Formats: sequence, structure tokens, C-alpha cells
Amino acid sequence: MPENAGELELLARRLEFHARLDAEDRKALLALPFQLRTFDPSHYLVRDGEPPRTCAILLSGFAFRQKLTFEGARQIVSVHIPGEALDFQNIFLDVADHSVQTLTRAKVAIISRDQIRAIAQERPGIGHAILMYNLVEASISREWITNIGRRSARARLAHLLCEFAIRIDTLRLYDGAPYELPMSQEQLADALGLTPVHLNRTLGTLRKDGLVESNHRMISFPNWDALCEVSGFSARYLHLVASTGK
Amino acid sequence: MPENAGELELLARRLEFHARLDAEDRKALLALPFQLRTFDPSHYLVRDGEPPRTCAILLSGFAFRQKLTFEGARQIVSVHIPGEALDFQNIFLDVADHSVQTLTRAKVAIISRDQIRAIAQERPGIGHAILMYNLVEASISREWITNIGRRSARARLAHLLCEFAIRIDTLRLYDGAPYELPMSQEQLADALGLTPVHLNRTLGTLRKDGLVESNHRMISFPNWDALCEVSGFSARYLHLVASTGK
DNA sequence: CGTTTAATTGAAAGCAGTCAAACTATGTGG
DNA sequence: CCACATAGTTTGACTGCTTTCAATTAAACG
Repeated sequence: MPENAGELELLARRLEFHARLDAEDRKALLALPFQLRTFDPSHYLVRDGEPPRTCAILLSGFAFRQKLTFEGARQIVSVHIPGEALDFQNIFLDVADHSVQTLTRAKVAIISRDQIRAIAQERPGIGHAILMYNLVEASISREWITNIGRRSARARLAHLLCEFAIRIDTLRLYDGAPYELPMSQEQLADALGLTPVHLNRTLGTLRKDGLVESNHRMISFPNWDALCEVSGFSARYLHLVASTGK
Repeated sequence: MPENAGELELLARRLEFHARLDAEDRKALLALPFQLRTFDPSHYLVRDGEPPRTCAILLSGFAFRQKLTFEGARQIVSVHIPGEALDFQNIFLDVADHSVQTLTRAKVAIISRDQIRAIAQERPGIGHAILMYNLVEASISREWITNIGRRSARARLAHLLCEFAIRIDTLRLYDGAPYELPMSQEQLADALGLTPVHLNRTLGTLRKDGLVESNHRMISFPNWDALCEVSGFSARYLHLVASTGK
């Protein structure tokens, strides 16, 4: 299976942030059969209310999860970067409780639910790694609740930008280099529980204060420490230090 | 072990909402050694930033999880009812990313982390049930993000009350009977990202409109359907229908 | 009962939302 | 290469939901 060479390597690395995989686990994971697909921006990978059929791993590009209220307001509940799994939530639950959509053009590895379930069952190390991954996602959700519920628009936006910077630049401290943030202001607003207009103004003040520089889809932070201070950011909830939890 | 007789039955039932436990799994679960403790209201079971040592199962009373922002604002990120596990998150993560506190006087079964880890590893059925439980909690977190981010104070409060009613009255439709909601208005406000004053006024309008009756800590809903409509409530995210996912 | 905690009410200020329009960038077809 | 269409960003004026501050009332507690 030549095209399988290393495509899932990113997933393995992601899982290894929080759990150890032994050589056998790693081999089994990388040997999983999958289908490589490329999707345009805004393509639905999972639809709220429908039974999920597959498990998608994001290989390149960005994706996000969203829910709609009855009135039609949209809330983005998480954003995903390459190496992350878009359906661990849905592997075992029978009806999706939210939608998953690509943010940019994205390359995705589609694995069958059955295959993932089987490997998680047969190889406890992998089952454990999936559990750990889910726990960390849950921790991020708790931080998002706190961010939206208890921080001002300014701190809220700064906090999200800090999170993205750290996650994209995983494990080393952010070095100030610009990175691609492929979200429109409307999408940022939907992730933060704000309106697009107010998000625009808030971003404007962060720019004016020299905390953020952005144009097109590139963004950078001239004063990282100040940005962290504005948002009260601490990366602990990302659980990036390797856990001894086995 | 006489006092062990059935104390963990509630936990088994809770896990079985989302996964099947076979007779052996069930037996092993109920046979887990534990320590019975009773705590006063506001007692800390886990402190943010500290390594969790044990795994607590709530047997009676209520508990909640909270985070503090750097500025000291509090956000309650989840509320727990009897039968629920207060530390599945923390069994495997080495540093708690939030605090867990009792809401009322509460009876708790303390199980050692090692015991839980061992049984989850040795009995895949139990490991799977724990995974499912975590997935459902994650789904609830996503709904909370949406609730706080995109609903008005009125809808937000109504939604939370609907959720509690359903969870407390699990699996049968809510029958309108009063139930005990042992949260102060300040705590409700902290769960919803509102100020206590505004929560009080919002609750007042719900009462005035005949959607909520409450005094002391008992609450009831004279017009359940209208309450659901006000909040756009749908119980799907609670994943209460037994999953086939095994 | 006095004390403490929680609930309630009032008035004022402000952050964020709404509505609307202008501007910019990007892309398409003629 | 330009005209036009589309999507995203920016700005202004205004409204209003929610917060803040403060004080009062009611309930819980020893």
C-alpha cells in the first residue's frame, strides 16, 4: 500500500503527545487502511443529526465543529489542525450531536468506523491513546466555556489566538513567526460567541495596541507576552507535557 | 465487604445508559474496593493545578466543576448528579485543569486511581463504558459552549433548567414534578456566564411568564413544552437512547 | 433573636448587538 | 484588460441587553 507511507504519521505523533505508543501499536496504527480524500472549503464531513459512518483524520488544512441553535445562530465549538481526528467523538455514538466542516481545502484520511473500533479494542495502547486524546479535547472544551462565559471580548479573542498559536506551534514556545489563520472574522466571531462587527472592532484595538498584526490570512504577535497577559492565557489546559498516565 | 453492597450500583446504571456491561463487567465494577466519605457543601474534591490522587463517584448530593480566570471570575463548567463520576477526566491526566467541588452535602465513593485504571485495562467492556461516558460529557460541554455563546440570558437559563430536569428525571419524559435544584442563583449565574443580578431578573421573568415555579431549592415547570420552546431545547446531545456502539 | 447568606429591586453606565452602508480584495466573464 | 459579481472587512450611528454599584428584603443558621 504505497500511498499509505507515512500519511498517518501525523496522527501517531498527535496521539503520542498524550500517551505512549509502543512499536507494535505504532505499526498497527500506521498500517490502518484508509482512503485519501481532498475536500473544498466548507465541505461537510459530519452532519448534525445523522449517523456518522466513517472516521476522518485531518492530514492538511483546517476543520471545525459547529452547532446551530433553533433560531439559526451558529456556534463553532472547536477548531482542528492537521494530525487531529475529526470523529473520535462519533466513532461510538450513533447520532452526531454536531456538524464537522472543513475550514480550508483539506486532505483527509478516511478510516472505517469498524477498523478504528477493532484496533482500539485489540490494542489497548491505542484504545488508551484515543481515550487520552478525548480527555484533552474535553479539557479544551472546558476552557472554551470559561473563555466565552467569563472573559471580555478583547481577552476572549486574545485567548483564542494564543491557543491557536500554541497548538500550531506545538511543544515549543511560540516564536513570534506569522502563522496562517484561515478563519474569516465571521468564523472567529462564531467561535467566540460574538458578532462579526464587534469582533472586527475588537481585533482592531488589538492591532492598534500592537498585540496583533494580520493581513489576509497570516497573523503574528509582535508582543507575545503582552497578548498572554491580556487574555490570562496559561497553556496548562492543553496538557502538552507528556503524561505519565498509562 | 458488607457496606459495599450496592453502593456502586448507581455508577453501573449510569454507565449502562451508554454502553452494555456484561455480567462479568458488572460484577467486577461492583466489587471495586472503595472508601465511603461524606462531605459538606463546597468541599474541594479536586483542586485546579494539583495532581488528582483518587477517583470519586458521587452517590448522593450534587457536585460541580469550575475554573477561575486570571481576574478571578468563576465559570462553572459542569454540574453532576448522583451516579456520575467526578474524576474520569483526571484518572489519566496528571494535573487537574479545573476544580471539583461539592454543591450540597454529598456522599462519595472514593476509588483509587490504580484500581480504576486496572479494571479499565483488564476489562475492555468497562474501559469502553468509561470512554462512552466521557464522550457524552464532551457532548454536553459542546452544548454548553453553544448555550453560553449563542443564546440570550432567558433562553440560556431555560435551557439549563431543561437539561437538569431531563438528567435528573433520566429516561422518562419530564412529568412536571418539582425537583430539587440545590444551586444558588449565584451558582446558576456562574454556570451560565451571567451576573447574579441579571440571573435573578431573568428567572423573575420566567416565573412571571408561568414557565418556572421555584422557592427555596425546589423547582418545577408548569408548562414544560413552552420552556423547551423558549430555550430551543432538544435532548439529543445527552445521548440518552442506548447506543449500539460496542 | 442576632448574624450571616441569599434573593430582590433600583438606577445608571457600558459593552456588545443591530442595522446599514462603504470599502477592499478576489474572482469571473466579456 | 476592464466591468461586474461576490465575499469579506471596515466604519458609523443607534439601540439595548447585561453589568455594575448600591441598598433593601427575605431566608437560613446557630
